[in-house]
Amino acid sequence: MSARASTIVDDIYKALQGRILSGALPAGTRLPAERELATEFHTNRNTLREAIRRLEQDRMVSVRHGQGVTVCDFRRTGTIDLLEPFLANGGDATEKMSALRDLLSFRTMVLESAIVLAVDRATAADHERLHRLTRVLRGAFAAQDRDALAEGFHEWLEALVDSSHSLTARWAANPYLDLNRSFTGRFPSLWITDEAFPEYLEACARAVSEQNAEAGVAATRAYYAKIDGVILAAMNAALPFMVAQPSPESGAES
Amino acid sequence: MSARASTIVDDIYKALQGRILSGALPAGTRLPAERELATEFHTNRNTLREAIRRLEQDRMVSVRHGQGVTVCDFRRTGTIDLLEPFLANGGDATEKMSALRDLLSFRTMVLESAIVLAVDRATAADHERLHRLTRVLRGAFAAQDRDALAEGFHEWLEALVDSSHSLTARWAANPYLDLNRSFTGRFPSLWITDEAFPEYLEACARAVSEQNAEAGVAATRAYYAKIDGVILAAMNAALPFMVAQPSPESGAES
DNA sequence: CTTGCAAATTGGTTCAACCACTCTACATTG
DNA sequence: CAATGTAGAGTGGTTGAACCAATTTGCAAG
Repeated sequence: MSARASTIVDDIYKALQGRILSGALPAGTRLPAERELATEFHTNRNTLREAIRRLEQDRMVSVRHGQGVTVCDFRRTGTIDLLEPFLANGGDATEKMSALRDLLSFRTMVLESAIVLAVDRATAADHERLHRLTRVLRGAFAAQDRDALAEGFHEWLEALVDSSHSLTARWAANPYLDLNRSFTGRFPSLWITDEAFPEYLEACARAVSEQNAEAGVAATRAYYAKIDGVILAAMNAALPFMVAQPSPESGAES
Repeated sequence: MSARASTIVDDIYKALQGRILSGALPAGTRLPAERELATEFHTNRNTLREAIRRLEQDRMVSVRHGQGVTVCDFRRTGTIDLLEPFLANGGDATEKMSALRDLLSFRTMVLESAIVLAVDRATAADHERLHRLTRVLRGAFAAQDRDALAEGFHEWLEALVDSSHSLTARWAANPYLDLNRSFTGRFPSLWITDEAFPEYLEACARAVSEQNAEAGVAATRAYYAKIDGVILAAMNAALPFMVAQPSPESGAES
């Protein structure tokens, strides 16, 4: 279903992204000319350009006709999408943990907003879907089935966001849902560490059905206040292993 | 300073984006082959590919080797960055206004979060910067200088987000700051419609200095609760004029 | 009807050349 | 000598053609 073959563009993109996020290419640095970089990465200009344009769309570099490619200050210009690669490539562990801590609180806030909207707008079909997924997750939790929990929780979050019937909520939540999916893929055990998990899902689904926004927000806030400490501790231990392996074409041999 | 020359890639990107956002190319539609599209847009494959890859990075299309380019369901896969082009190209006015209404509440929430963090982490230099910008904006408000208000308010928001000393807050806020900048550029008069504006800035800067998170959040919530109605009314009137002019290479003549 | 292979279709990559924008250095001019 | 204009070098922007590789399609063999 997934398992996209990694392309040359992808490799170059990640290599350059890593150099920038790690600080090897600080803000303001001017990259070598496209022709030079293409040679360095053993490829041609068109392929290299695609990687550069991707960095440009991420606002990690700024490209100007006749003037070259300049590294941007990603700490100022980035978006949430940079968080995962930053955790993998960033330099200072303290900075990474701090970013992660704040991320968890933003994630909670976005979910709370989705709940508030869902309480008002969810349909009977949404209620049914949320409760069905909650039951499925209860079963997976009882069976300690990590894969089913990871996949099921993602579907549950999707259902919650869908219930808000809000384009904005969906679009605001997507970066956080992606991060959730990425993390559950790497550390599936995190989602069964706390016995409060099924209770939280139940309370949340019930709050939406009963149109009780305060209960849903309170349950969400309470659950994540409890679980985020566990997540941070696990991440603190896992961060050293999140380092992406360097691309084979790191251009060091010529 | 800005006024980037529009490139061919940019034109094609916007043309295809418009077709997708307007519903002319619904989700699941398969785009013509790259060679065909290049002909249609009177360009070559490499240039056209750059536009396609940009759409792919926006998750508006999905590209698979040997299989072609498929239009994604942007309502499900998009991010906040799509909101501005969606408002310009989207089909249903009701849906656009609804997205805009929710956007305003998410924007308020992100600002509240930034304030809460800033209250804990702002330095003396941050306090000074916020108060200085507040004074400048007071002057611009008194003079009814729309350009100075627009630019100054953006700087003020930047200062607030910087005061949070949080990578995550900065990255979470950036899409909303961009939207703010875009809208103030189009409708500068919106920011001087309410006399409460200078008071709000003052209250917010003071709350940060005095480490009174509740006061900052309350002021923000109150101000935007008051002003968002005005903004929505103005946008409702302006939406018909936000339609982007169609690209000259819309490929209708062959 | 099922299976397997070959052709057609499509995106992925490469190459070589030329166009257009920006900066720099130097010559010109006052 | 200072200001100015201009030519060149260096950079990204665009082009067209060719070939590689993944996928689908459809025909042929069993």
